[in-house]
Amino acid sequence: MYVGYVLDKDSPVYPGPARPAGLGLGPQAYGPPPPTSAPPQYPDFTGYSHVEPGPAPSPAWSSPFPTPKDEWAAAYGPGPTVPTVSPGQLAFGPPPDFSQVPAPQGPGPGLLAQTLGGPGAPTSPGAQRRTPYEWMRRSVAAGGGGSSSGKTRTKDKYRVVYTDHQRLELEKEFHYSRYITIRRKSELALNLGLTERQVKIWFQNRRAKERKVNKKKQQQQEQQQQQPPQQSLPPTPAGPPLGGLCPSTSSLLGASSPMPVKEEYLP
DNA sequence: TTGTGTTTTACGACCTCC
DNA sequence: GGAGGTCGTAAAACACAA
Repeated sequence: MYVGYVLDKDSPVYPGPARPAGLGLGPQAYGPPPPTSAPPQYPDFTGYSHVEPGPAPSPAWSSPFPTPKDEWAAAYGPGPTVPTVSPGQLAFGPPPDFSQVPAPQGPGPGLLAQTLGGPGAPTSPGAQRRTPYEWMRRSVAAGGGGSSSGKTRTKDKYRVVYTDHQRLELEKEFHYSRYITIRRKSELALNLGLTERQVKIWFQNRRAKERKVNKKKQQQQEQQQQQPPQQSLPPTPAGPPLGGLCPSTSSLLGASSPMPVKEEYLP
């Protein structure tokens, strides 16, 4: 779980809903930004800067993940002050931290190998393995391993290893919405040098991973509840178990039908 | 160095919805 | 019928202990 360390490691995957459930906005509502300076659609979601550039530190979402955000800042250097981008401008281009390297020609090697090797790289010699952002360094090595695009099972390379930038952006998008819209899928694929199919499969695998993690946690909690009380533990409140599924996640996973994805904002 | 376990891509089968 | 969902699985990539 390389990227997933950012979100999953020893903590609820999503300690809080990315958006309030009562917002009444499905993921499909996350469409292209309005062509003019319209008010932000999600004033509560200020950390995801690719929609609404603003003073919020970037990269990464802000509110539900204070620690990862801080560590990202340490890993990537101080959060880039988001440049003033016109709302209509596609804001998913490489953030300033990545602007020094050439745009990915596909999931090829070396994107983050250069970026992470830069001034903001976690180059601490005493860096422990299995840090929450181990994948950042690990993929650097993987990037040098000659991953290339367009390989399938029938070809000489079974699979490619996505670059850190690709995974970072995919994670950010996933955090915003578990289900990507067609439009956002196209944008992501274009900006990350992936195919739309790759983006779609990545989201499928990412959801599967989340379900797996949540199921594991749920089983652990059930086991703990079946254990005889060691001491006078406080009674577990009804509702979502502590440290378990966040409301948004549990509702997502428990519901038999996933969120419908509709392209309400397609031109 | 090597064996083992985990995570990450990628695919196929099957299902549902439009 | 096509697109996209879940589920299961294969295999590469990787971490880590012995």
